[in-house]
Amino acid sequence: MDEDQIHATLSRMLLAGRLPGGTKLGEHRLADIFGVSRERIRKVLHRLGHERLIEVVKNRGAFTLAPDPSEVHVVFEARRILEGGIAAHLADTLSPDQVETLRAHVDRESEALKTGDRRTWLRLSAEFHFLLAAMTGNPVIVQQARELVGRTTMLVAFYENNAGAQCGCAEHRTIFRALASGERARAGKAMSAHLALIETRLRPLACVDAGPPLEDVIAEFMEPPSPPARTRRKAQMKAEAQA
Amino acid sequence: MDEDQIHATLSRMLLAGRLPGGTKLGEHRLADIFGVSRERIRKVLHRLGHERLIEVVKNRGAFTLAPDPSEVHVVFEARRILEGGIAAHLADTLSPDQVETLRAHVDRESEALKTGDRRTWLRLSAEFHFLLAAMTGNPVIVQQARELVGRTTMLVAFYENNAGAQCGCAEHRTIFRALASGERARAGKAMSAHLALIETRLRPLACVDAGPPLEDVIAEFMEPPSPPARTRRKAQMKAEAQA
DNA sequence: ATTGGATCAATTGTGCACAATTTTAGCGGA
DNA sequence: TCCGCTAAAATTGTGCACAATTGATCCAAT
Repeated sequence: MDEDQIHATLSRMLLAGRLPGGTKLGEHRLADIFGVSRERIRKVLHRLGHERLIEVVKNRGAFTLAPDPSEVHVVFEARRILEGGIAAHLADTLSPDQVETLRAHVDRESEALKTGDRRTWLRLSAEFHFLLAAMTGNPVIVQQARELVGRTTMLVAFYENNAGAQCGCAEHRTIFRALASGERARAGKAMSAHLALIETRLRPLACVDAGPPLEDVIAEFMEPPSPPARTRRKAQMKAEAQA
Repeated sequence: MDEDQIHATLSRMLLAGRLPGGTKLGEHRLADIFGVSRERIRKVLHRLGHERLIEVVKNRGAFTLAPDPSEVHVVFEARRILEGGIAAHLADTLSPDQVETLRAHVDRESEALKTGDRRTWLRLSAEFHFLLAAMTGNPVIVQQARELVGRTTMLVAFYENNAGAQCGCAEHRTIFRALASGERARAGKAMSAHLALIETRLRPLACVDAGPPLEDVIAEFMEPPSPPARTRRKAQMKAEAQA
C-alpha cells in the first residue's frame, strides 16, 4: 500500500472520529494492519502529528487527540477569525459568477432541507464553508481553512452531536446576502456570529459526554491555572485501558 | 547536535534569505556540515518541507523556495485575510491592558523612528504584527500567523528591498486607533490596506530582480494553463549551476 | 551539427538490526 | 494493603547497508 494511501485512510478514519480520544496508535500494530514496514508507518504518523490530526510524544508514540472543551473553543475562535476574514475579503472581491454559484449552493441547501433530504443537507452545509475558502482562490487560505474544518469535523464526531449541531441554513443565507451586496463588515460579522452559534449548540453535549472529570471538580475549588490539562490525561488512561 | 537545534538553525538561515532561490539542500552535504547522520537531516528536511520553508520533491531532494511574484501576491493576500480577521476580532475583545501594551508599542515605534534608531524600528515594526496575533491568545491563530509572517520575511529578504519595504509607522497607529476604539470594521480594513501597501512597495523590485523569464514569453502566445510553473523551474536550474 | 539512446555516477528511499527509553509486572518490606 | 524498588518486556529511536530513481555524460546515427 502506498504511503499517501495510508495517510489518506488514517486521515479519513481520524476525521470520522470513530476512535475514542487518547487511543494509542502503535507503530508495529499499524504496520501489521496495513501490511507494510514499520518505517512507512512512522513517517505517516509523524506527518499526521504535524498536521495536528494526532498527538505524537517522543519515545511514547502516537495518540488520537482528546478533545477537551478548551480545544473546542480554540478551534472555533480560530475559525471565527479566519473565516470572518475570508468573508470580509470576499465581500470586496466576489465576481458575479461566484455570487451566482453561491446563490445556487444556498438554494440547494434550502431545497434539501425542505424536501427532508437530510444527508444531502448535511453535506452541503459542511461544503458551504469550504466553498467560501476556495473562492478566495488562495491556496494558503484554502490550506488553513481545510485544517480548521478538519479539526471541527473531529470535534463534532467525538461529541456525537451530528444531529443538531450542523449549520443553520438561514444563517448561511444571511452570510450570502451580505457577500452578494458587498457589505464587508456585515459579512464578517455574520460569519463570526454563525460560527459562534455552532459552538454553543455543540458545547452542552460536550459536558454530558465527557463524563465525570473528577480531577476537574477538585480543581474548581482551587485557583484556576489551566483545568483542562488533567482531563486529557485521564481520557488517555481510560482509552489505553480498553486496548 | 540536537534535531531541534538543526531545525532552528536551518529555519533562521532560510528566513534570513541568504541563499538564492532553488538552491539544492543535499542530505549528505548537510549531514557532513552538521556532523550528524543523514537520517537526522532527512527528518528535519521533511519537517521544513511540511512547514513550507523549503520545497521537497520525491526522489530529487530539498530546495530553497524560488519566490516568483505570484507567491508574493498569494502570501500577502493570505495575510490580508487572516490579519484582517485578527484585527476585527481584537477590536471586539481587546482588554484595557492590551490596549495600553499596544499603545506603548506604537509609541516605541514612533520614538525609534524619530531618534533615527533604524535597527530598533525595523524590529518593532515586524513585531507589531506578531504581537497582534499573540493577543488573540489563540495558539492556532498564532501558529498560522507565524507561518505567514515567516514566509513574508523570506520574500523581502530575497528581493533585498529591506530599505523601503518596511511597515509604515503611521499605518500601525491608524490600526491601533481603530482597535482601541473598538471599531471592528475600520480595524479590519486598516490592516488589509496596510498589508496591501507593503506589497505594492515590494513588487516593483520583484519584477526587476526576476529578470527575463523567456519561457513565459512563449507561454503568453499559447493557451494560459499556469504560467508561473515554468518560471520556478528556470530559477532552480540557474541556482544549481552556481553550486 | 543535432538528436536519440544508453550507460554511469550521484542522490534519495527503504528495510533491517540494534540501541535507548518507557511501561509494566513482580517482589519484598513497612 | 500500600508504597518503593528492580528487572524484564514492549515500544520507539537511530544508524547502516542496499535498492531505486534521477540526472548527466558520452557515443553513435541521421
